[in-house]
Amino acid sequence: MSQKRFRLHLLPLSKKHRQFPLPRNVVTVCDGVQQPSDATIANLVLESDPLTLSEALFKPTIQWAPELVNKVLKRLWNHGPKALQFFKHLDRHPAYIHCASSFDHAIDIAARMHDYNAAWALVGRMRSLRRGPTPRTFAILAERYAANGKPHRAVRTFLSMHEHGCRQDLNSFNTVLDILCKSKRVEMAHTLLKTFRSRFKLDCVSYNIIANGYCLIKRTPMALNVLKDMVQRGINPTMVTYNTLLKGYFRSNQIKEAWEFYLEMKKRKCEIDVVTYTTVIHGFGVAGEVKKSRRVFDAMVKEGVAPSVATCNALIQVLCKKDSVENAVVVFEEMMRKGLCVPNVVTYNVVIRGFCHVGDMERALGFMRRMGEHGLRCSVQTYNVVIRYFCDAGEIEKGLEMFEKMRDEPCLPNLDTYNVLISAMFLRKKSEDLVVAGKLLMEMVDRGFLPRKFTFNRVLNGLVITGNQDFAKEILRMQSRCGRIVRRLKL
DNA sequence: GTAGGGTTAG
Repeated sequence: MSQKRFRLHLLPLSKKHRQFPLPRNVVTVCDGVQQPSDATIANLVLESDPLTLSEALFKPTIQWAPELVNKVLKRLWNHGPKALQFFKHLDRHPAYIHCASSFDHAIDIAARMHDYNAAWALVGRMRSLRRGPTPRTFAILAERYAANGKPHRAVRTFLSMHEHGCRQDLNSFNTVLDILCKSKRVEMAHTLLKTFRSRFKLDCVSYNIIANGYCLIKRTPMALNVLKDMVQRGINPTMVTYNTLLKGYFRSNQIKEAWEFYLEMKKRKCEIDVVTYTTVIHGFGVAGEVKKSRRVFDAMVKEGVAPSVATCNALIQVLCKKDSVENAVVVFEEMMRKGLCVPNVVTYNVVIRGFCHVGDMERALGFMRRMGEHGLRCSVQTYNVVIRYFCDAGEIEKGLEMFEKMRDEPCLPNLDTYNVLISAMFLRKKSEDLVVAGKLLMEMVDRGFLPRKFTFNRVLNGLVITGNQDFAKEILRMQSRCGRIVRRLKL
C-alpha cells in the first residue's frame, strides 16, 4: 500500500533511564538502627529454616517498606517456593501489610510455577485487605496464562475483571491485546480487537499493538493492512507506528523495503528518533551490512540525536557477530571514554558472549570481573553464557565452577542454567556426572521449575545405565509428583 | 506498568 496517507506526529525523543545499580550487601542506617539490605534478607530467607523464618522477619530492626519487599521478591525470583514462603510469612507480620505491587509479584511467581490456585488465592487475599486487585494484577495473570499456552484463559481473565471490582478500560484492553500478540496469538488478538471495536474507543496504541504482532510473526503485509484500516478510521500513525513497521521489515528480512522505508521517513522530514536509528543499526548489522550500520550510527551523532545505551549495545553486538570482537571492544571503550553512554548489564553480556564465541574465555572472565567497576553485578544471563561455552568446549569442570560461583553470589540459576548444565553432564559419559545431573534435576524441581519429560527420561536412563538404581528410583518418585502437575496442565 | 529499539542458540 502507499504510505502517502500517513501523516506524522512529531514526538519528543524518548529518554530512557540509565541504569545506576545499587551496592549490594550494604546495611543502611535508619533512625540510628541498622537496617539490613534486600540482599541480606534474601540470603536469610534462602538459608533459614521455614519454621524460624517468621521470627527473623518480625525483628523490630527491619523496617519493612514496599520497596524493600519488592526487591527481596525480585532477588528470590528464581526460587519460587522460597519467594512465596517469604511473602506469606511477612503477610502475618503484626504491623506490616503488603502493598498491591508486592501482591502482584507474588501472584506472578505463583502463576509462573503453574500454581493458579495459589495465584487466585492471593488475589482473594489482596481483595480482602482492600489492596486490589488492580488492572496490573489481571495483566500479570493473563500474561502467565498466555505464556503457558492458555490464551483463552488469558482473555477470560481480562473479561472477569469487573467481577473482581476492577474496571475494564481501554488501557487494560490494549494490555490484553499486547499479551496475546507477544505470545504469538496475533489472529486471536485481531479478532478480539474487531469484536470490541464498538465497546472501547480504540486508539493508535490498539492498532500499533496488532501491527507489531503481525510483524513479530513476519507478516508485514497484514501489519500494513491493519495500519491502513487505522488510517481509514481517522487515527493518525505516530513514530511508534513507523518504527514498528521498520522493525517488521528487518525481522522478515525485507532489507530493501526497510531501507526504502527509512529513506522515505527521512525524506518526509520525520523527526527520526533514537529508536529508528537503533532499529536500522541493528537491522543492517544482523543482515551483515556492518559498514552501513556504522554509517547510520555516525549520521545519527552528526544529526545531534544522542545514542542510548540500547543503540550502543546494538552496534557492539553487530560488531561482535559480523565483524570482530576486538572492534566491538574498541567501540565499547570509546563510548565509555567519550561518555556517549554508560554500559549496562546487556552491554557486558554482549561483549562477554563475543569473547566466548571466539574461544577467548580468559577475556570473557576478565569482562565479568570488570562489571563491578560500573557497579554492575553479573546477571543470570551472564553466567549462562559462560557456563554454556565452557561446557560446549568440553570444560565441564569450569562450567561447574561458574555454577558454584553463582551460588556464592548468590545469583539464583534459572531454567536455562539447569538445562545447559544437565545436558553437559552427558558429555563425558561418567557415572559421577549423571549423579550430578540427578542432583541438579532435584534442585530445579525444589526451586519451582518444571523439567520437561525429555529431561527426566534422559537423566533416568543415564542413571540406570551407570548402575545408580537407587537414585533413579528417587528421581522417579519425584517425577510422579511432578507428573500430577504435568497431567493437570496437559504439558 | 496501554504500544516501537539492545542479551542468552548454529
